[in-house]
Amino acid sequence: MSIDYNKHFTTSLSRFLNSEFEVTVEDFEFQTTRKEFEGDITLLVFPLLRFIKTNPEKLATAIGTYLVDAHEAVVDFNVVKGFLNLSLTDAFYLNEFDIILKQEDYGHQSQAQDAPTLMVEFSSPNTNKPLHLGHIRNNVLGYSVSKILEANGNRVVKTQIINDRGIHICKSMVAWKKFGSGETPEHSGIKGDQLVGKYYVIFDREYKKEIVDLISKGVSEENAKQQAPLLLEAQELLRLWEANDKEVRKLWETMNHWVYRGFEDTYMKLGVSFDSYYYESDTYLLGKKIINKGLAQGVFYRKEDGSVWIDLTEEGLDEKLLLRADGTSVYMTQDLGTALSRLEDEPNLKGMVYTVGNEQDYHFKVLFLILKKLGFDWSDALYHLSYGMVDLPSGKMKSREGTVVDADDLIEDMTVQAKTISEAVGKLESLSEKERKELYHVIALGALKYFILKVDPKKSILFDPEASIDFNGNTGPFIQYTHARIKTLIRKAAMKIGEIDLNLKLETKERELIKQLGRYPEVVILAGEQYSPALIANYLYDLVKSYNTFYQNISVLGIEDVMQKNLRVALSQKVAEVISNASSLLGMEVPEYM
RNA sequence: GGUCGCGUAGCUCAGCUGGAUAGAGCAUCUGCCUUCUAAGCAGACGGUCAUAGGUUCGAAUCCUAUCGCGAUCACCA
Repeated sequence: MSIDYNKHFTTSLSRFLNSEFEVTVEDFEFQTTRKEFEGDITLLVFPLLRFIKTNPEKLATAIGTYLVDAHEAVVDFNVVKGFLNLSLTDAFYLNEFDIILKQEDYGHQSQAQDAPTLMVEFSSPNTNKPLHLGHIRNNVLGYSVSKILEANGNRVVKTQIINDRGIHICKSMVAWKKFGSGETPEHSGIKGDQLVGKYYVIFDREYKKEIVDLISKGVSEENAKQQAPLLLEAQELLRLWEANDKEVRKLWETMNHWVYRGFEDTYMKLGVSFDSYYYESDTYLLGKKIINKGLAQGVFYRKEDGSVWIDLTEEGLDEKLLLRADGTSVYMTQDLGTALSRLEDEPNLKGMVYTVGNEQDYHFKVLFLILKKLGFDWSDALYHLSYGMVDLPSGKMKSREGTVVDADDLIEDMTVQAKTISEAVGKLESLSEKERKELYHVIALGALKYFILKVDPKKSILFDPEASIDFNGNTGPFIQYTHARIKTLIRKAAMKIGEIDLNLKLETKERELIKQLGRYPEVVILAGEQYSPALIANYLYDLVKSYNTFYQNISVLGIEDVMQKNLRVALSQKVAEVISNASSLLGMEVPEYM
């Protein structure tokens, strides 16, 4: 439902039903009338039959007759089965539009100091290889959800936990030491994350060679995998790292910093940013405090070997290890600790959103359950923003098999594509070289982000590198294009928008646009409740489609009547504003020219 | 095997938490640039909503079972 029709009709409807049928109803179900039928809104009378035993058509007719008589906004009605279709006056919609026009920002950009704080975690990469398309989905999703939550009146802290420690980075370190001959990003001009990723791949290649070699010498495959000298070396590095070996730490730090520089570069190109960072090397020992607390509360228990567990079998889950017998922590312990330290950092923390792929559904189910059992009252406000994988036509992306779509490459490809198309269309002669370059980037990212965000987060996405991402139809550039077109129109109109004349006659398409515009605030709320940028994207598409129909069929600048023109320019202006606002919630920029 | 998720047009996806004859884009075909930007608009073609039951005035939507695909069930993160 768009405009709040309940607000307008409930009182008189209740009064009517009360006097005629002696029943009280406080909520009526309205929906927009389908376009095959006459009318603007439809009242469903079926739900009323529970209270009033009568024929639905009779009841609908009675209500319709009453409303036409009693309400000046209702001009006509027709009844199809239990559907009461009401036709409303132009004045009603003009008045609604007048209200919409006077709302500066729909009231949801307010960032009060005492607004509830939410942390949204996303990206959270490993530091041994560059970002790929899967990370792009994660980043774009997390960033968009942050914006949507902000639009709903929350203070949002965008954060990530960087997986900077572990055997994976040690593998890159070993390979770099052995085969790198001192190569650095500065010398070779390779981006830091790409460079470290290169050595990770080299490690894998050389490791496999060693295995083959060992097997040819009669070692069993299983043993070969475990005894390959390179792996042993990597494990030794990890041990030294944990023992705080100075030299190992130094190399580790150097290589990680190469990676961070590379990541920052990619984030900047992607247009995402963070407010805080957590590093696993800092947090991996956290969680012991929680363990003690849980043991004291009797939520956890200790086995004979000293390891600590929680029994979740009553909840239909398994027993879960929380602390190894040697006292070291596991993934879950870390996450518990991180959650706690975030609460310390943000005393007003009201909730956390974890943007993590759906292969970790179980992990988060357990994590949230444990926090709840430990008695944290904010644990109900934890949300796992679980999303599906990005698949290729050939199947899953696998970094070891080289079938990943590299984030930097993809952005670059998209930009080239945007340039090619723009040049073919040839409307940008008036722009400078610099402006054009920026525009190609904006279009490329619009295409990419919209492509990802328009689908429901929990569904997996199919990306076909051959077909690439479209620039026509239900796409980001389609939306950007419409925005640019409106902006040009308004520039040409060169007029100040005045008061709306409430006595105008509305074209169907104008009326349609007003209804669409009225829906926006509700869509933002829903998107926030459901953590779903897809709802914004789909709304945007519908709005833009409606506008294009309007634009192609109705002249804005050609109309002579001044008030009529005023209305059409105002409508265009408002649509552009909503497009811009909604796009920003997707992290998508909309250009002035295109 | 247990648990979770998904299955809608040839392909990619919507479907407003149960409403009317299930909608878009891509692809294919037909029209529309001497009038506000054709990355657009108007139209045609395309469906057993995986299958079978159930709930009710009414089911793509809720329940059950079956089939298919995926994830997960680590002292990895």
